[in-house]
Amino acid sequence: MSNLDQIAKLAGFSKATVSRVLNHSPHVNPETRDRILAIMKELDYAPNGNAVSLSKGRTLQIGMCAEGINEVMLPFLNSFVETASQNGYQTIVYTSGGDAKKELKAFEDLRRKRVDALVIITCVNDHGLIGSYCKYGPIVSWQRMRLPEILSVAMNQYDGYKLGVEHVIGQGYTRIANALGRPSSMNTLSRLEAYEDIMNKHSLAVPPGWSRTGIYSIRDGERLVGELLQGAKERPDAVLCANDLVAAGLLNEARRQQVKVPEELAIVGFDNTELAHTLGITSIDNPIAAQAQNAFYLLLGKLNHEETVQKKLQFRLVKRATT
Amino acid sequence: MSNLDQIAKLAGFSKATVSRVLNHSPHVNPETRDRILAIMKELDYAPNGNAVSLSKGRTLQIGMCAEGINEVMLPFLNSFVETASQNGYQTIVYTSGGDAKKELKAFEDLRRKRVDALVIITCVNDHGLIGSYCKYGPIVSWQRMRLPEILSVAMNQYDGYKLGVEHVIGQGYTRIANALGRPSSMNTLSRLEAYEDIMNKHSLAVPPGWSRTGIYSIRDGERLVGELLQGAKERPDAVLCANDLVAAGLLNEARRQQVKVPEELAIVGFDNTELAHTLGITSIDNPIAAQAQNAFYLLLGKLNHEETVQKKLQFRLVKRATT
DNA sequence: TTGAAAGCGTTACCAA
DNA sequence: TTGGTAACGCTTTCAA
Repeated sequence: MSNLDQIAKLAGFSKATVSRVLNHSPHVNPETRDRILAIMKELDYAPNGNAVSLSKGRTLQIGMCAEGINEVMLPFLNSFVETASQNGYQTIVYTSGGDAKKELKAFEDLRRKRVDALVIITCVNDHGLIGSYCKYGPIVSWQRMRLPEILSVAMNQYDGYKLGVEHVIGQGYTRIANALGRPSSMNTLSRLEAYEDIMNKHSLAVPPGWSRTGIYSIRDGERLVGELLQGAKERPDAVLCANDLVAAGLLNEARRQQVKVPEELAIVGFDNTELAHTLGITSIDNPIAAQAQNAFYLLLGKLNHEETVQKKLQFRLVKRATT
Repeated sequence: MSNLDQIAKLAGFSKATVSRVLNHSPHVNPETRDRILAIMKELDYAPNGNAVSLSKGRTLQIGMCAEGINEVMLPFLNSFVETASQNGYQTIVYTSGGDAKKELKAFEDLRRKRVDALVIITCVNDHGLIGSYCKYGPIVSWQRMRLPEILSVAMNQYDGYKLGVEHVIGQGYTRIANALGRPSSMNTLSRLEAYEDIMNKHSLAVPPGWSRTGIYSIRDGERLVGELLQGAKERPDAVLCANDLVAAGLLNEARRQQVKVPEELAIVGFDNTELAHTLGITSIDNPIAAQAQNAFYLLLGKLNHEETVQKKLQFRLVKRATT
């Protein structure tokens, strides 16, 4: 492997000049440039990325922290990676599997300057601890955080959930249950708040057993059918789901058990993923890819000490066959 | 931010000794170590990752190259990231959106020593060009390549597809069509070969119009229904799909058009993803997560100049409601 | 337009 | 067990 020194010697110029060529400095004689470029090509030269990063003090790498990547996050990941790449940044994926210690690797890598910034999709560590890493570099989050230092690009779920609750009520359903995600996450709290507000507004009952939390996956959705529809008497006639995966599981298992959807049970998903489209599930459209872009540009702005204008985004309900 | 020099000065030792503490060298006096560790803690010291990488000549980063991440690749990505992380490696995701120039970024980063190795999920560049990057570091591929230098951890699709064809024939279907992926990929060729071999063995007809290629997504699958079932007379009674997404689209649209599955049309997916399970699609189980592990350990072996033992893997057909 | 030299923050070899 | 010092490969002043 050749390096700057060799190129410089062979070309008969100094390392400084070679470096200028590399960085497209205008203060280089065109002939000099050509000569140096020719020698670079001849020696199959490529600048060492680590040396550049060390010298410049920036890696052009951004870490992405998540428990694990699932279908719901996929548009976020793809959109973020794509946007970052367009701006010269690479994305490093850190998954923790829910292990707090492993998750800290991402934050430690920010501290060690392996990455210039961090985007959190989900995180399991204490928010206070996470916040203490803000001094090492910009951090933004998709998951909403309880920290003023860490901005979230997620939208206030209150508005989205409200759309869902009002929709099923408008369709004539009255016994509305919730399949929610992480028990004490802000998303869950906002959704619950929206639910209770709208239900109260319509003077509808809010039985405590009808708001389940900790429900994330297709399997969870499947299991839910048994749990929710147990009591033959007072059972819900509509379920709002944490995401489309849950809705898909619920729909599938309900059909298996001969529960008619949407006649006996309405199902509303969240995020409006491809899955919802395929299965014909009514879902609340969550502009995830756009949120990922917002996340990247927020980070880029902080890295470059510029103001960032966030794209304004909106929820939208897409009615399909399950309501 | 503090650095080695400051720690050394404050502790009253040399940089060399501080470095030894950092790297858990046994040749350090316990008292010295404690003193140095205490000062590190006090100054909130963390070694600079770039400096370490530059000095060691290794980044402990592996690049992952793909057009874009979809549901089918998800288990591969998650498993690879997880396995890499367990071994101290980070994963950088490079997506190209099918743009050959952008895809080269991943390979250029191998050349620039930003990553120590590369795993290809899919790649669109000419295989010859890709092969020329092998001299810069280990490369393995999921997608099978036409290059002896780049090993593939994918399994020979012949065996898997054969399972599918034999299964539908065993179920009594005789007019069997294919929805295949990338036209000239080795996967597609192997599958076609298996298809033709088994069909011939059973003396079944192989109409040319029944082997479509370039079919990848849910939408593609949906579109396929119209195309395949057009001719009211000689239409297929079974379709083997490129993956579960296609199968899902096909199933969904078939039902919409009142085509009875599996009575009038059998559908077989590929990969046996969660989606196949949810929708009850018969699918060929492809141990993707295990292939990702094989990929990582293959790379690790090459990086450490050790022999690697690959896990032996097998396809398996999972019968569900679509056949 | 060019060059010399001092960083950037480690590691690793050779002595002591 | 410790220290001195030369790598690692590039960028960035400051002068010329």
